[in-house]
Amino acid sequence: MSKFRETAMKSLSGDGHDHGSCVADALQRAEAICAARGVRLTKLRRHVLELVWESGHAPIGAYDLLRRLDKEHASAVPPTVYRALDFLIEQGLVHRIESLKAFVGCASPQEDHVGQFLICRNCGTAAEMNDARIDRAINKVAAELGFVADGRVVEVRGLCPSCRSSEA
Amino acid sequence: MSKFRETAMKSLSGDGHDHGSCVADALQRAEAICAARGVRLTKLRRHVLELVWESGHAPIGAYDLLRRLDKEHASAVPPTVYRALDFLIEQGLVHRIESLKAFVGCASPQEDHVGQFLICRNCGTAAEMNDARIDRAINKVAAELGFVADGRVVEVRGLCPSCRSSEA
DNA sequence: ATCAAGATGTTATACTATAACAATAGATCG
DNA sequence: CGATCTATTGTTATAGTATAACATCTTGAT
Repeated sequence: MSKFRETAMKSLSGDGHDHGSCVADALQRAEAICAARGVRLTKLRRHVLELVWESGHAPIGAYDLLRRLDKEHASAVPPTVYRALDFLIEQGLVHRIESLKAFVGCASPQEDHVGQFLICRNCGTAAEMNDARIDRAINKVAAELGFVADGRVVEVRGLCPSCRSSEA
Repeated sequence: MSKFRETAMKSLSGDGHDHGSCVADALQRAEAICAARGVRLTKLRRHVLELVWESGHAPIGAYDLLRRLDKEHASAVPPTVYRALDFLIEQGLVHRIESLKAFVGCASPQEDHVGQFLICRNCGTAAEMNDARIDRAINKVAAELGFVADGRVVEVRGLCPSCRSSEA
């Protein structure tokens, strides 16, 4: 498996990883993190997180989540899903991909990280880089301009290894 | 003036630059670029570009542009401004700031660049970095993962020098 | 059991963006 | 010059994203 897929998956439906356990792992990690922090991963929030992960490793829109959610949750409306997403983002369990208006599960919610993504324009998979070199380069340039950075959006669009080979 | 402001302005209302001529310069450059390319910077497109620049160096939303536009353009509706913005973005004269859903004039429309921004969360000013070191760092990490990058969104939120000193 | 805080339900609406087709204006060629 | 073709703009309608505001319910603490 390519490093890209590994990075996207960190454990690993598409090209062969056991996405079921991938989802299960993410949920278990989330449980642990929320328990440790004394915040409540309620049934609803857990369900939304599960749906985010079940999208594969491709970001999913809030209204897509909503359509899937209300199959088992009749009262679901936009604020239902947005509130859950707000919580999940605040806890670092989910990231919003600005350039896609969509949400994706965080690959490493315990680590300090800033959300740097490689997004394949063919298959939609988003891999989280969180590479310190990129962060350092950004901080350096910002510092040269006297700017104090406290939030970053790094989203790179392109072709992932497997889509590249199947296209060529 | 700080390097940040200089970078934001490149010629140079807020802390002293002649924003009028800043706008005028941008429009003149745009005229020249469009003429050279054989594309039409129509009255409408030019007006939208002017409004973008008149926002200072802070990104402005499409509907804000619309409200300003229809003071002198009675028939303006959303598609009017979105189409003009599409053209301007395509020509590299305007960038969309994904994290703000807003648009800003490009500081250096002739140069090859990719749109890296420092955005002050206090005053809203966006400075375009376009620093090759950041780009190289991103390409390097992407390459290590076998990913071919063809589009980048780099938006850094924080405090610009002058807002930092007036806050502290 | 009561109470306070947090979480969810509910309704309505704001904001962002585009589809689809009609009308008009500019360029090009005979 | 006028026909014609294409790009641009006009117009109407609607899709898609996100939040405000207030009501109700659940949970956990005392």
